[in-house]
Amino acid sequence: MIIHIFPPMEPDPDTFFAALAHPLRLRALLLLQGEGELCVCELTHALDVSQPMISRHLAQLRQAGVVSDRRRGQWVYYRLHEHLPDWARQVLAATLSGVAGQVPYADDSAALANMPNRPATACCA
Amino acid sequence: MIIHIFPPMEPDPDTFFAALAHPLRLRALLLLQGEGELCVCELTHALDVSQPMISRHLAQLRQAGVVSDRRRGQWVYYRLHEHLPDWARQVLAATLSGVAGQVPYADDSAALANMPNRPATACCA
DNA sequence: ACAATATATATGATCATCCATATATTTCCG
DNA sequence: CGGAAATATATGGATGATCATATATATTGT
Repeated sequence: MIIHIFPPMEPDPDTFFAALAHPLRLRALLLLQGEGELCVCELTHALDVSQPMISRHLAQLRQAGVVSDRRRGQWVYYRLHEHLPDWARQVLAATLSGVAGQVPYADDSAALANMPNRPATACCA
Repeated sequence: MIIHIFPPMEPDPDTFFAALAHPLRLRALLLLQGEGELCVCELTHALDVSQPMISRHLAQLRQAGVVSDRRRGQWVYYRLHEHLPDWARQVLAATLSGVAGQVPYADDSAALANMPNRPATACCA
């Protein structure tokens, strides 16, 4: 009898690239790659989409094993998954360094930086 | 008046990752990354799919600007597009080095190596 | 004519989005 | 303290769009 507590499954290449293949998900992942950790409301603001919409795509990324989440009071923070294989991290790093200055990625970072009432992460995590 | 002869358009990140997001296209691209140049019949054999199917996916990759083709007599050879940006090449290189030993990618390379009557590319290109 | 490759069409499957709603957590106030 | 309101996040269902495959047909080169 095999008990699956929780396989820390890392995504296979198909799953990983399917996760990157949506414009909104790619924008979110490149933000996470640059910022480390962001909550849903920050992503909603930076990407300028409805909260249910980003929540759905984050759920897809979570199910794909690309991101992990942690609850901190009323906020849920997302980050790149700890078990993401090295080649996948290299893919994201190469992409970010290649396109960081272009639209819409640069604007996303700017919108995040300009967000008012941003929940503090650095001070009390 | 703007004349578009043929913009050597390089794929934007969305287009590029959408191209990688299909299992068959990813397998084909990783083969091309490793082999340099392959004709349709070689890809058909290595990936074990019907010719119309691989042809259709190659057409998508061509339209996306990820591969280019050249006709050589009765064969059409595909390769990674010359104008593919550097970050995109890094993405493919990182992926290949990360997954080359796994299924189905290792089997694809083996099937290609075992292909009989393979049209010569090195000698007469 | 034959072999290699490409495209057109049809069909079943999957996906993205929207709206409404559900759950969880904190704050405010009596 | 206790309960309602507010904020943050997640999900279910419906719908329209897109995609993958198969079959058939066309085109190109020897």
